Amino acid sequence: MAEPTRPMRRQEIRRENEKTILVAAEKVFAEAGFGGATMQLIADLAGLPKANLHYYFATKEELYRSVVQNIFEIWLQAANCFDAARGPIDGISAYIDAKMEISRRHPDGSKVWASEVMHGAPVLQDYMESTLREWTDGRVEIIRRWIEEAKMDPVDPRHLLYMLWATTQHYADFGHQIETLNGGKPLSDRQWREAKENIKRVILTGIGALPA
Amino acid sequence: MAEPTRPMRRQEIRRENEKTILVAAEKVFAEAGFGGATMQLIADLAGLPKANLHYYFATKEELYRSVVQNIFEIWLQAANCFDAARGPIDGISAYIDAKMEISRRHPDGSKVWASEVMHGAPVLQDYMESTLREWTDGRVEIIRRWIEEAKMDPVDPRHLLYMLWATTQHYADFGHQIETLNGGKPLSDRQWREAKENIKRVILTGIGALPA
DNA sequence: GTCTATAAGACGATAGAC
DNA sequence: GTCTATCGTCTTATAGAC
Repeated sequence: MAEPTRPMRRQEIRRENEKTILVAAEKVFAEAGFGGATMQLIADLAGLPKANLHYYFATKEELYRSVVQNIFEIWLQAANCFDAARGPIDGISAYIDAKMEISRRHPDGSKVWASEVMHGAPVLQDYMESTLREWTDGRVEIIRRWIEEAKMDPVDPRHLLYMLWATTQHYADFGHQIETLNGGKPLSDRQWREAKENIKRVILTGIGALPA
Repeated sequence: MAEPTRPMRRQEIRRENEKTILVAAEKVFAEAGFGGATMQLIADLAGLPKANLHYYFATKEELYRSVVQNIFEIWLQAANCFDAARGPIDGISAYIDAKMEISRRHPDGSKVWASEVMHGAPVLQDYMESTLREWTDGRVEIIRRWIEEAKMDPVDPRHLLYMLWATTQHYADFGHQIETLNGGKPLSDRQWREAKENIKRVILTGIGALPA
């Protein structure tokens, strides 16, 4: 046991550097897209020589893949809000809150995800056909049950889910447009709260879960 | 008047070739993003030598700018549906129909627009700060009047507009995801109709314009 | 107005010293 | 594990014959 800390140090160095690179990569991919992003830009933002990126991630595509998979994990976590709920008011409120929090705290990740889907999901196609489809089918079943139990109006569950995804994701993907229309300033705490409340109120009222 | 048609021919050739190039460019920019698109890909799709593209559009950026401006024109046209309306049911229904028709018939344009905004609107920033802002402010006023006249509930007009943009645009930008969740098949006529009806019903009910 | 050939530069990736 | 120097390729853009 002469050098008990050495192997752990190495692991930690790797873990930390990978994290630094992934954070920088997410930002650059979000701002420039996959094609517009360069390893040099990512390296500069991470404060590392370009060759080090290739030491940790063999290719640009492998780095991009890691960024996208990270985001998918976060997305799935938020998706769980739906499960514990007893009805649409609980479930949909919690889901909107969670997704809006992602749009606010993780706008770069949201943009990379949007870009990936817009370009035909070259990396995520497998996940979309397995994990995402299963999750969606499960949530469609839950919504159907809510409708049967007369907890909400008979709204098509899939189009309702698309509406939830669209409205919440919009605040990240089109954040620049919203900021411009807000006089060039980011939304304040109060405005984010209002956004959430408006979405929840319109949708929950619209599906007949809240009294009009 | 020896050759009266010659100058007109030239104009027509130019107009037609520019159109061909713009159509191809929109598709390639939508599929690959600005950075991922190459003049070679666009030339191949247009069926022209690469050098011809540079004859009609000096640089890749100028070509991209033309594509984006075309889309903005279409977007503005749909926006007019709001004006002739006597109330939220007319106005918002017509606007949703128009925007959904754009998402369906012009998905590539929608994606280029989304990509442009996501990357900070490098080309459209001026338009967003002038034309888009004016349009938005005008529509906010209309919605405010509807609220005063008790034609709908007091919903924040801006967040309502964002909701309309988000839900309709989603069917173009995330069309690949929707298609995947639809068993790999594009939405049918009937499904598009259902999508429109769902959105209209949920939003119009949600803002208190339709009875719950 | 069309097209081939090519210049000039940027990019992803790697070799190899430390 | 870090970093400099560089290779080979791809891309934008242009020159110049037709």
